[in-house]
Amino acid sequence: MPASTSARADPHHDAKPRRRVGRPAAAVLDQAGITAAALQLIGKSGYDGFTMAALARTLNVAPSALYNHVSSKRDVLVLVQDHLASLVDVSAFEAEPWERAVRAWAWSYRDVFSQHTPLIPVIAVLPVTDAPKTLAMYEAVSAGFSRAGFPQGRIVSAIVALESFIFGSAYDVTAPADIFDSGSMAESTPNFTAAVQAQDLESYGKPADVAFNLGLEAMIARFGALRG
Amino acid sequence: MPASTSARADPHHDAKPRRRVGRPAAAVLDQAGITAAALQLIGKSGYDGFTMAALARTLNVAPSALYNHVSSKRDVLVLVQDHLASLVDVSAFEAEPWERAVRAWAWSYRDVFSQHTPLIPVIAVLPVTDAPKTLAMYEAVSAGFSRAGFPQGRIVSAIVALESFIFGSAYDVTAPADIFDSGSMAESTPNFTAAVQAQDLESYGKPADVAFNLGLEAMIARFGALRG
DNA sequence: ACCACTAAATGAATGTCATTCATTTAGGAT
DNA sequence: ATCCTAAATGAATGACATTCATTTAGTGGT
Repeated sequence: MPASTSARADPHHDAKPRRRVGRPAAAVLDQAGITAAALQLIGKSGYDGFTMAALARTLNVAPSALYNHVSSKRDVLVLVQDHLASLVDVSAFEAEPWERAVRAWAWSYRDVFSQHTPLIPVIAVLPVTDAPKTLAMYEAVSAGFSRAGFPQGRIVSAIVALESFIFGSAYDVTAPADIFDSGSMAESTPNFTAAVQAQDLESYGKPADVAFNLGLEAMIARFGALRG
Repeated sequence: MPASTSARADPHHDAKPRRRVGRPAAAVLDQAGITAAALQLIGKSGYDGFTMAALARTLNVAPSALYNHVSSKRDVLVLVQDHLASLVDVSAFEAEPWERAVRAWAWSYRDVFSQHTPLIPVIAVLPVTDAPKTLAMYEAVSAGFSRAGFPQGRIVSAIVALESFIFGSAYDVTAPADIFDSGSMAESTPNFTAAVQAQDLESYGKPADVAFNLGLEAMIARFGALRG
């Protein structure tokens, strides 16, 4: 058998980075493609499996090629986070009364980011300038608050308070079910242990949802009273 | 000059790991010491400078020695987080009415962890069994809720809601002041831009504090109404 | 006293990453 | 034609966390 001239040495998986050195005729990468691939990779492998090398592999590219389009891994995370912001449903602010709109937005926001909690530390300190779709979300929400007669000077504070609650609650969704099981220390924490048991008996739905509902309705009720 | 027999070769800094191989007469490390050193290191160098090697250096020990007492870096973070929980002020639950107690606890809790936001992802999914001091905090808080006539089945949900809000708000404290500066995109986001400006004019105190106060008072007011 | 066991150190790998750099190539502008 | 810049490759680099073999010191049992 003659050594094959065109076959790859390792026919294990297809789509290996078979591209010769130098600038290709048409660009392979751009930020949109990187974002989409990152999102898909995160969906398949989670944030643990999300490495620059793995991302490059799914794009059929050398890792270093990514750095022609983003300046760091954090940059990729910012792109992903901004894309996710566009998945948050703000449509209710144009069609429904304020209370219902806030409720729909908040649940949607929490649901989107509960699948992406590793992004929360990134979002929380990210200037809105770097995240246009996130900024668009804020615009839709503040327009809704404004239209509902919310006092101008408190709109941002109210949104920040809601958002803080949403981010914190997103973590809860991912927490293990038995996180409050006090185990062998139950005797030394009678009040807490009793409260945990009472909750298990009395509440319907997932605990994270019950808590989110409780806090959200509290904020909606009080904030609603601020409207002129 | 004879070659000195006891002087170290490199007199650059003192306290290098000059200890001969093998088990020392008295143990050098324990979890309490590791926790204290970690806390001090984090205070000095932040979470970026917090590496196992750096921690070992401050303890005058080889990095691998740490693994005789903790099983991972995450383990160290759990120890630190649990220590911080003991710094949260729950004393008001024994001396003050419910509303004031919740208020004092929540502000204290936020202030402690706003300096340690990288721990939040760790805490949020940590079983209480692994964090005895955190469990003690929950016990004090739920005892306070119980004593105040809060319905048993909702105590945990209420605490979780408050805690979620607290964690999210802890991030806000660390956010840059101009995080909401929409910059060149201001024209396309008139409502949000106006709201940001109105806030700057009208509100006193740090924005993060104003937002935290707003959300916290909303929860206290509504939750207070649940008491029997 | 002796011996086996376990605990607690050291120091030398290991392997995984993100990131950088030199090099190569393509296409557009002067 | 020539130059410049953009976009690839592939080969370092440098941090890290973590593991392993080895050494030494007490301890409990015989």
